[in-house]
Amino acid sequence: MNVKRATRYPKATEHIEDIIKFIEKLIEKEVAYASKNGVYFKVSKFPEYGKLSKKKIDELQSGSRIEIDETKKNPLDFAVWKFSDIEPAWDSPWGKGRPGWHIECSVMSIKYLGENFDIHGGGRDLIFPHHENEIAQSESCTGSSFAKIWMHVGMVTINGEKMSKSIGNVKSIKHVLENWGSNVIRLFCLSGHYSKPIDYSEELLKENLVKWRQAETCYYELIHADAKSCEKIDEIVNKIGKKFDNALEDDFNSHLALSAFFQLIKEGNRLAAEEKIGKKDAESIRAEMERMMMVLGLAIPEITENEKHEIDELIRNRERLRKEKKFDDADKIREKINQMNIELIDHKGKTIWMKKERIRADG
RNA sequence: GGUACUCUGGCAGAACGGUUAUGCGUGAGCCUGCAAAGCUUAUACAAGGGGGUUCGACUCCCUCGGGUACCUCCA
Repeated sequence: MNVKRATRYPKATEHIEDIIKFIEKLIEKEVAYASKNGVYFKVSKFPEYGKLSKKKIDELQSGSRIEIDETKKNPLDFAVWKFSDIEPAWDSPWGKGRPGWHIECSVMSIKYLGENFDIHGGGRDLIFPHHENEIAQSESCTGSSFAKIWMHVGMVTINGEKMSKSIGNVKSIKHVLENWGSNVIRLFCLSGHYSKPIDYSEELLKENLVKWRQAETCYYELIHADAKSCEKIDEIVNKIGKKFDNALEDDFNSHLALSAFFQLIKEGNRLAAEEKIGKKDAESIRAEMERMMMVLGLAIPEITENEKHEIDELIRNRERLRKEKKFDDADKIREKINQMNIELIDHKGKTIWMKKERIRADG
């Protein structure tokens, strides 16, 4: 998917000791207590509880419908350590068991990012209780504020419903990736704001494939550009680039950024169609285009020198045949080239080619 | 039931209180040996309903309604 690796991939199971230390600290501060079933965090000791999800403590209590665990002092209290003999389980000063669901996130993020860090991400559905509880236990433990900014992403839905295993409407990434490729998926995901839900549909994927083809076309048009006349392109490129940056800086307005990206592509294709683009201009557009693609995680498929030579050779043959009006033979060559996933673009005086990403669903 | 988010033209999706978003789609044209791709151009009553505030509201307030998500130990 062209996703960059993170610096670290910590695992909860490798941090049991840290977790235990963290809990000890909580108990020391008397914000957590051990009971029959586990160690619990005392929500009443954290007055700001509910600040993230904008819930009120008293409303929560009245809304609780699930059976109450009598061993807790307050129904809202949540586990930081849960007793269990079933493996996997670890020994702790309070008894054998395993960490509560929220604790390892607090422990590991504080360990690697510090007591206060900038951005905490996660799905919208985790705001409550998970993130709320993370805040409570972390801030209680460190005494300082946890994440500065919370970025919550919207769910992927299908037919307006959340994709979930229980409904059985899941499309695996592998499946979609094999059918559509990473670029199309990325365009699709970026077409909406990250915080809003996005509805999966083949039609939308298809729409984004069309757009991706435009980008590919533009890219190769620029590579092959060699017209003489020039327009003042730098100014336009800069303007679009700025629009792109501004959009992203404004809370990742990716759709707006994409519209700038496609504006650039349109510009490139337009000039190419009018054969008004010189090498130098093409370079400056291409540089900006590549910059944007890097930011967006898009990538034009690579092409080898060998492939290039082969294609050039085939095109030369085809040109000859076309001049001789042997169109049937020329079309055969075109067909052959197409099978290599190369598409020919006939211009007035010349034929150029572009490599297309292979998209299985594009049948 | 509670809370949050959301409701924009056929579809997707932006925007400062006052200007055409943009893209896809669709129609027409250009280019081409034919295609494909690309380009040009045209196309939308747009604002969930109803009230208000305002000289003016998609943008602010109220209200009603629809949708989605979450509502305590599975990570």
